[in-house]
Amino acid sequence: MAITESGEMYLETIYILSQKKPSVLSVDISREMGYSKPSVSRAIALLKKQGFLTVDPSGKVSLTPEGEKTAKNIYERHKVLSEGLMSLGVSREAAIRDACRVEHYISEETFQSIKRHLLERH
Amino acid sequence: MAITESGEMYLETIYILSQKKPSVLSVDISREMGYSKPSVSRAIALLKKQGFLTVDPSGKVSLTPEGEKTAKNIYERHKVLSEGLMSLGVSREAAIRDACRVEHYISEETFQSIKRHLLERH
DNA sequence: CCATTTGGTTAGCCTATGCTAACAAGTGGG
DNA sequence: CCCACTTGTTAGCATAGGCTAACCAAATGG
Repeated sequence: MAITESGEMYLETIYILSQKKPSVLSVDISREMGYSKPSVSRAIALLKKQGFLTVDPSGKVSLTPEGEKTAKNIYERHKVLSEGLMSLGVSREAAIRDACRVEHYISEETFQSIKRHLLERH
Repeated sequence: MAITESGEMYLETIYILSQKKPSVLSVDISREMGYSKPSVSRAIALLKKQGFLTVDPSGKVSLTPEGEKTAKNIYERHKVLSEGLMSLGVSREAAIRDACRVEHYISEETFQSIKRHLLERH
C-alpha cells in the first residue's frame, strides 16, 4: 500500500520530534498533532506494518531508513514551499498552512522546478 | 457542509463541460471524470442539496450562481497554476496533474500571491 | 412491436481516517 | 499497599467517497 497524505504527516511529525528530543512516544505524536491516542496508535501500527518505522518495547518510535527518507523529503518540501510562499509575500500562517497541504500533492518534477526557480531569484 | 475537494472537482468538470455542450447530463460527468454512474449520481445529489447546482426533469445539470462562482474560481486556479508550472519548465502532464490537486488546497491569499508573481515575471 | 440501449437510482461493500468509551499495564506518592 | 496517573490498545461509531450489482424507465430501432 502506498503512503497517504496522513501517513506522510505522521512521518514528518515523528522526524521533527526526533530532532528535538531523544525518544519519541506515541503520546508525543498525539499531543503534537492534536489527534487522539487511538488515532495515533492505529496510524503507527499501519506505518509499522508498511515498514516506515519501528517501535521498541519501551514504546519508543523510530523511523526506518525508508521512513526517514520519506520524512526528510516531505520536510524539505515543507520548508522550501513555505519559505517560497513567504518570499512572495504570503503571511507566515497562510504559507505554513498551505505548504502543509501542498507538500503531499506535487510531483518530484514540479517540486524541483519550484525549488530551482526560487533559488534563481537571488 | 463545506465543499470538499471532490465536490470542487465535480463543479469544475460541470463548468468545463457546460462550455463545450449545450446540456450536461450526469452520464457526461461520469465519462469525463472516469467515475461510475452511481458515484456521480450520489455526488450530484449532494451538490444539489448543498445548493451548488440544479437538475431539471430531463436530467440536465446546471450550476447555481453559487456553484458557478465556486467552479470559476477553481478553474481559474487550475489555469494559473498549470500555466505557471509549465512556465517554470514542468511538463504539461505533470503541471496539469499537480495543478488539479493543488488548486483545492491553497488559500486565496496564497493563490493571489502566486498569480501576482507570475504576472510580474513578464 | 418488442428488444436493446441509455440514463439514472438504490442498496450495499470497501478503505481511509478522524472520534469516544472502556480497559490493561506500569509507575509512583501518601 | 493502594489509588491515581500515564501510556497504549481494542472496540466500535461516523464521514467521505470510490466501487459493483441490480433495478427501473424512457428512447431507439430492426
